[in-house]
Amino acid sequence: MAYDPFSVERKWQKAWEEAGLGKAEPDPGKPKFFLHFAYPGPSGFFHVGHMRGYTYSDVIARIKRMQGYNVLFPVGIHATGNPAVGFATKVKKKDPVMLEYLKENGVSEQDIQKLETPEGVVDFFAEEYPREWKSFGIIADYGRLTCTIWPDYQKFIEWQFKKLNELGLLVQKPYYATFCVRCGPVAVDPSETDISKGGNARKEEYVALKFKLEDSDEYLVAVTLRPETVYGQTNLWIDPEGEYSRVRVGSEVWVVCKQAAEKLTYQKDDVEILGDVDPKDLLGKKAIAPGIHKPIPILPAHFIDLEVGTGVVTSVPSDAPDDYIGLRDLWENPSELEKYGIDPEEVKKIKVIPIIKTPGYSDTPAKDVVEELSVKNQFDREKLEEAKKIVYSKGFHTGVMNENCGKYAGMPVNKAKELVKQELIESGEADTFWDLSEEVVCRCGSRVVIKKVDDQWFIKYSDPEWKEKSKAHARSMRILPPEYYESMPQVIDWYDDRACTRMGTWLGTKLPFDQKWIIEPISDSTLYPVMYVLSKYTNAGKLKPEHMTEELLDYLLLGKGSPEGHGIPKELAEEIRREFEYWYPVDLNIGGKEHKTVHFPVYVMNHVAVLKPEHWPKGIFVHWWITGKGGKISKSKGGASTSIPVITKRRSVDALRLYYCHSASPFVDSEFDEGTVEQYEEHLQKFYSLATELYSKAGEEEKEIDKWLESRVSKRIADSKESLEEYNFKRVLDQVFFGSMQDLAWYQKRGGNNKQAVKRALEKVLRALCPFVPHVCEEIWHEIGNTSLLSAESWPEVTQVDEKAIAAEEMVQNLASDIREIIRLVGKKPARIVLFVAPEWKRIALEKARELSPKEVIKGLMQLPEVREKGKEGVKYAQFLVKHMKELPDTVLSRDEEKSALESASEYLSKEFDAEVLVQLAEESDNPKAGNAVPMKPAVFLE
RNA sequence: GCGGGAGUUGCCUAGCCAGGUCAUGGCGCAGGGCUUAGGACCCUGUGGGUUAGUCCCGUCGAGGGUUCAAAUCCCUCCUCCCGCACCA
Repeated sequence: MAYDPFSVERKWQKAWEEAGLGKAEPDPGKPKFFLHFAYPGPSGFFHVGHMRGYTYSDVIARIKRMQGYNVLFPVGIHATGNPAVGFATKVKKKDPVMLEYLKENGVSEQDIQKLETPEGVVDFFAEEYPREWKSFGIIADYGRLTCTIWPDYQKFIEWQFKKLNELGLLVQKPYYATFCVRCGPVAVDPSETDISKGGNARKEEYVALKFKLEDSDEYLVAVTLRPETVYGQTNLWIDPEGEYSRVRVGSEVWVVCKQAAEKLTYQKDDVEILGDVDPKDLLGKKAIAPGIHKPIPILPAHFIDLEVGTGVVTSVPSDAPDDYIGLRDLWENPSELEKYGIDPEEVKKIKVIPIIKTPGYSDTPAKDVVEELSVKNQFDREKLEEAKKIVYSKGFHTGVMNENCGKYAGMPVNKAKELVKQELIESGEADTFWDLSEEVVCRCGSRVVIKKVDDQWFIKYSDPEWKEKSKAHARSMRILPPEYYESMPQVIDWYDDRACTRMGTWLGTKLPFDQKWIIEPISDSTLYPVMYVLSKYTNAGKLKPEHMTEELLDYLLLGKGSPEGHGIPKELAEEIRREFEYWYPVDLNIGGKEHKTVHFPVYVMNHVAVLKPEHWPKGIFVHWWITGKGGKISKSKGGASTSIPVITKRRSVDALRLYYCHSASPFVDSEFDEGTVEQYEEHLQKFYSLATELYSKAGEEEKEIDKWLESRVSKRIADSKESLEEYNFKRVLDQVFFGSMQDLAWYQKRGGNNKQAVKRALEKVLRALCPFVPHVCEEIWHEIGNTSLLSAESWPEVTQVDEKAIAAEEMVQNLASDIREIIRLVGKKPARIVLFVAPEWKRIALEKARELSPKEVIKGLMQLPEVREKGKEGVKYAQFLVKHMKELPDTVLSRDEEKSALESASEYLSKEFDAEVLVQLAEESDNPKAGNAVPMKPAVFLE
């Protein structure tokens, strides 16, 4: 009978829910296990990538549950931040890709309307996500669902920030934020929720070099990321077609491009735009270069990007391809200079000043690379970009400052950079300037700039004492994979203060003591497993947001103060406190690799800061991604075909779960391949039919092989124990799923036919397999006559394993393959197969050899009378043993046991090879092949 | 740059931390079985050689080294991927 996963899966999901298997209540009599995954934000339907981690979580939860733990496995929604806002905006704008996506996932017209507001999006997915989890067979405590923008959660976040503040871990200081000149703060990130252009822009801190004009007190200001190259400056570049402004910055007057002038007003304190400057009036004049204190000429160039920087560029032709090519263009085409009344002869006199010695290049690498790539002129942008990359990375990493660099001569470039920067700023010859690496435009169409915010709130992750405590705790945690365990202390070290609030429009909790700020999404998701204890009470209406005062939460979470006087019954407060102490700490937090430097470090640190040591987390499990073709799965790249509501209509959930657990290690990225899922589906079909048919057709007949079956599957389960503890699901499944399937097939092939034996073996396998592919296991469990829910049953007990029976069957299997090999080589079908059982003395020798080191074997064996009396034959066998030391069988049967095992297998062999099978003792035959017999590997003679 | 990950046989993947019994499993391909046929399924093979099986040679990005023994440990190099913060 064929197995229909779709109806079966729904049936059992319903049964599990009705039985309340996921509902977690404290039970002091049972050990507890608290695990959760990094909760998702409402950015769309789940796709096959999300479900990887959720499946692992469920597998672990199920295993722990079956192993007798009281498991708390709750779920939540991370609604804070941009995603819901961005989602709603697209729906409201009737973005065609979005509407198509919603339709493909089966959203009704009516529901689409609800998705036009961020709150609507959150509400929708707060219902949708649990549905999708359930459709994947995930047994969680859905009654504890929490959401980061619900009032109870917000109360909890307020509490957390009050605690951080009390501990002195919140600080205010200036910050350079991305800012739309019209709408205020915006997020610049690849999702481009707030912006319409420039999602990949990076915020960079430049050094602004000040060049005093020779004939005035004003400064031309150029920005650079390579301040150490000031020693090679030969001239300044400005764009003759650009618009420039005079700007008063404090007591100085700067000349920069118009765009930069505006930017300055946002990031410097005392700035005033004074008026326009015609660049043509500046061309040909000279200005004093900082660092080298020499006048250099101002020349025209056409490669300047006025959107980035100040529109003024200092020229270092030795190490900047743009600058070199700019000069070369002027040398070759003096008419450009005459246009602006500049004497070409003056420009011809400019000499490139070598400043950096880079291995593999001359002292003017820019020239080398420009010529190597044969860059035509300054408009050859593509090649120039490449040249820039080569020169910069080589120069920066391997270069050394040369004798033209004053006191920095001999210093590696990467070291000189910081020192030169400091010196220039301290002497007042330079300043800092923040800019975005490319143009960024807000959704409203206005420009996005960097604005200095004076009172930005930070979480002080730089605090050394906090770091040390966190690192020490991280070392005591169980963190998988091991490489991440090793790097966690480094990651914590690398962590700097994190801006934890923002202004502007997105979802989140207001900072309790400074209401103009909204707490940022990563920062409100650090201590949140606590909410999974409280949400049981808030969702039931027993604990209301207004009860969740600082004092009550202090009592519940820190044990401070009294259970009384909080507006809820004392008994309830005590109950919640007890429940918190029961479940906490978190045993395992599961998340994707993107959280290695995002969520997990702050998760550890916030627990360490706020909660008592006995409540600090114990484990982290990081898994890698399921990727689409050529990278991350996204909605725009045909994401709908891999979204969960769609794919579960087509593929069985167990097959997908098996795919996650078996196709690759959790610790590598894996490209999603539906064909492979289909294969797994077929394996499951096969498993189902093999198991059910074997059971339904079996009779009462008892055979040797019955004992073998139960032993064999028990051994598999026992052998996979270690892999299970390491969450190496692939290895577990190799044994328990694929291995057991082979065993069942072998049992059938060998004529096994006993209902009770099949049932006993199957039950063991199903118990061990249920966490991975629960639906099909549950179905078979009932088909073989059980009425309980398998998912609520216990992990299989491993009965004693009959090693001899296992060894005997392995011998038969190997023998069959040997016979096959010989037939292949001979090329003809035998009528008769004679098997010779190795004599007892070879067994004695083998056991003895096992105890000896390879060098002693021959000598040691020849001391045995049983071997010595065999003469040459004995030596030959001893040599054989030496050679095969590593592959000797673990279990060796006696001669008679082996003979009887072969005899009982002769019926099978005879059928398999369509030949008469005869078993003889080697010593009783004078057939020349008989001498080849070794224990557990009979000699074979075909005729 | 800083931090992290990875290069395996036609393809995907396992093995690497704890060196030897081992290049694993799947896909694809080939042969056979079953079938009216096709598919599915089952068996066998799939680097090369091989005298009837325990054999020989080759192979885990490249090159060195350690070792009786290296995909695995060490060094150098090459290539690819990811994150770098108010973004989940």
